[in-house]
Amino acid sequence: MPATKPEVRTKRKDAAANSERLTQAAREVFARQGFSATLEDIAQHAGVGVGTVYRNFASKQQIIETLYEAAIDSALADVQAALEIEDPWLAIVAFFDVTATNQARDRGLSETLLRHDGVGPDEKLAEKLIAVLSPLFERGVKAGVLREGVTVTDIYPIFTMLDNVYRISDASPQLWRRYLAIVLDGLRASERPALPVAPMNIAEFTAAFSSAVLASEPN
Amino acid sequence: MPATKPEVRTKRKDAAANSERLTQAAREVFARQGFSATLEDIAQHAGVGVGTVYRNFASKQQIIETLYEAAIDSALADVQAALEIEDPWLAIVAFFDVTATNQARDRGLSETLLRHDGVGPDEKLAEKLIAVLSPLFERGVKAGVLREGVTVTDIYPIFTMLDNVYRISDASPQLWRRYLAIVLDGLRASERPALPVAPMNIAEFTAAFSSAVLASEPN
DNA sequence: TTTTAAACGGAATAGCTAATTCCGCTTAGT
DNA sequence: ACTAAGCGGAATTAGCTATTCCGTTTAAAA
Repeated sequence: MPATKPEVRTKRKDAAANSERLTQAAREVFARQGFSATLEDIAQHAGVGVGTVYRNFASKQQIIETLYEAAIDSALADVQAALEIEDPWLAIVAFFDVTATNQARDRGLSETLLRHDGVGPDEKLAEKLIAVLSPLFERGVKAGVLREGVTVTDIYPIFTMLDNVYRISDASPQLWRRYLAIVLDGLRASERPALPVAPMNIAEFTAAFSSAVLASEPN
Repeated sequence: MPATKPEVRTKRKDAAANSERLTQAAREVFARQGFSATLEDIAQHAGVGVGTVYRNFASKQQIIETLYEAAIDSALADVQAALEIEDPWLAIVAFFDVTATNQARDRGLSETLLRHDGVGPDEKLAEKLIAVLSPLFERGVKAGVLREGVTVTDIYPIFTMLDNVYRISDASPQLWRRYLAIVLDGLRASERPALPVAPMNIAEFTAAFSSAVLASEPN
């Protein structure tokens, strides 16, 4: 029995398909429910049993790491794009807009970046963000479009605030834009445009306040 | 043995003292840690065993209800006071300020009013708030101090946003004031005062972003 | 077709956290 | 001293979900 020709049995194609499905299912489920989602949820969404999850990933943690390392890179690329905008104010708006959009779309992403429970991203990323974004903010202040005193570090509290709004946007998926607009206006040095998106109506307010679970579309 | 003179053995005074302590401990612990705090935590804070907690309260849920029914009433009273301010803008500022202050001081209170998990306050309260606060907002818009389009229902998303900031205010307990100021400016129709409170410095940002657990004083 | 190991489903297990119960020991009050 | 109210805190429940296991199914090689 020569050890030379390894005779690698080709991977069964149903298995390959399941693997695909699972990755996609994980993406979708984490995006919608965040990391509190169960592996059972993911398996179900993929139409397989939990056992199959473990034939493709070592653990829940590993799925998350794999998925969100890529997601963070992708998000950073979007930020880079915004930074290339010339107009100081528009660049800032674009930065907040694209970042908030990504986080609103993917709850796993915002948990990855904003969790308050001691499992956040490492300091490398924090430093990188500071380095990349400082110029944006400093330029904004210098150009007189950003209010005096606003700094890069304001982004953490601001995105933290927005994070909570994505979650109550069941009724109106874009509701967060209204509050982002309000915050941006509070950061800006001058004029005042109209608010985008309508506020909640009384029924929506009551439902949200009373924590009624509103029906919500996949997106 | 006549059933007339009930001969009520007076409550042991150490027991009475413990009862006091427990209530106070529960107040403090829930205020600082929210409802995820353990009965063990509370017992410890009061310097007694868990058993004693159950000799004073039927369940954790009951402690919460008892405590926060009163807390809500108290908070509403503060709101009423703000509503009596004549200046339309100052009244609005006072409303947000006093409410945020209360919620920042007591995490249990903000959880009671803002939880996203289907256990929120009942609709009665929502309706009451709408009724009481609508005039405040309508007057603000009419007086030209509140931006066109702002309505009562905006309070829910706004306090929801602020809620997340209280939690990252370990470094600087008043940090949330900075973001409340930004939001208020975004709501206002005109001028722009300086921002209160300094933003995070780089170290604080990095620590917060990386979820490092910062040491924090009781208040 | 038959054969066989890769894959599978999903029940069972393992771990963890925290509420609630229990009971032998203490101690205030008589 | 006596005694029942009180107490501490270990033990018990319970809920929840990650992870493991194993008998069964099935793609694909023979």
